[in-house]
Amino acid sequence: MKTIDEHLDDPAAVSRLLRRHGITPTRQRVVIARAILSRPQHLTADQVLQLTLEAGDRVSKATIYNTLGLFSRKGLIRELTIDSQRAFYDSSTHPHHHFYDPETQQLTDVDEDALQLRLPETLPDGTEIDHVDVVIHLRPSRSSTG
Amino acid sequence: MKTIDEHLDDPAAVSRLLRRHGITPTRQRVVIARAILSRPQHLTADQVLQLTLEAGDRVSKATIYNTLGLFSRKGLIRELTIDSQRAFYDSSTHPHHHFYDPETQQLTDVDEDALQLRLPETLPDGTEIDHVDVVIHLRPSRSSTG
DNA sequence: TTAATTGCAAACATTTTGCAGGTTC
DNA sequence: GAACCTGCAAAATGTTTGCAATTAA
Repeated sequence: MKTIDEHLDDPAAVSRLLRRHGITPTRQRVVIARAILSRPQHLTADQVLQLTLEAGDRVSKATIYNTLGLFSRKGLIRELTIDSQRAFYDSSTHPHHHFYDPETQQLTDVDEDALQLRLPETLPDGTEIDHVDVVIHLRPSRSSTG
Repeated sequence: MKTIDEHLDDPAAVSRLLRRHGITPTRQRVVIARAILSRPQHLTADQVLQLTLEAGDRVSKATIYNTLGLFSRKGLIRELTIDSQRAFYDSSTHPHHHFYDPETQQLTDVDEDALQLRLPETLPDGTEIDHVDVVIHLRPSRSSTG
């Protein structure tokens, strides 16, 4: 659905991308989409706000939050729950898992082939699987400096 | 380390349990420990507060939060990050994974044998695995009523 | 009796909401 | 021009902190 090779420098292309996801393009939404989708990354709402400011485009905090929620619902990005305190937004929407280093608060993708998961066949009644999150929480290794 | 068969009705036994985990027993801590450890369950801080109130023991909200944090650090309970908005505390500390139903906000344990996980051999430099959380997010099944 | 713990209220951080004004199609 | 979107400020969580009073050893 999402075309990665789209020229994100071109606002018209970003508008088309949004439209293809059922999102009405507005100046703010294009700014936010360009900030997030420019490369594979994991960002908090506040980091997205900073990126838009650095790009010279003012977007209010409320619009950042509302837009990130909209993009997630529409499948343009993925909301990750790793830290109780803040949400992360992932510009990669294909199924994949994460390392989390609480020291640096950095998220890293786990290589697709490196992790194998066999899911339960039996689920609670009346439910099906929406998605699965695997988070490998890291700590400094005993032998490492620190 | 944690003895499950301990008589949690007996405050003296709970005090011993706390001490064994390096926690100085106080009235409030015993009240909170009894509320959580009485059975396998997943509770939010607010639910723990309700339980202590129902038991007729007043504990302040600040003490609930501080004590849940202390118990987690000492390995008496486990803090789970499932929902960005609130933390869950699990009375079972052995490694196991969870189903999460966002409709009901209910957590359920995944049967140990039902899920198989092969972890990556290569980790980011200078780190080792602290723990792994697998959360299977559910949704109502298409065929179900609702 | 000394150090640790508690309760309260205030502070904090993140996210949501109400509404007036502005934008899109 | 009708419906939708934005910005601001205020509200709504959930959680932490400062400090005086209380409790544990």
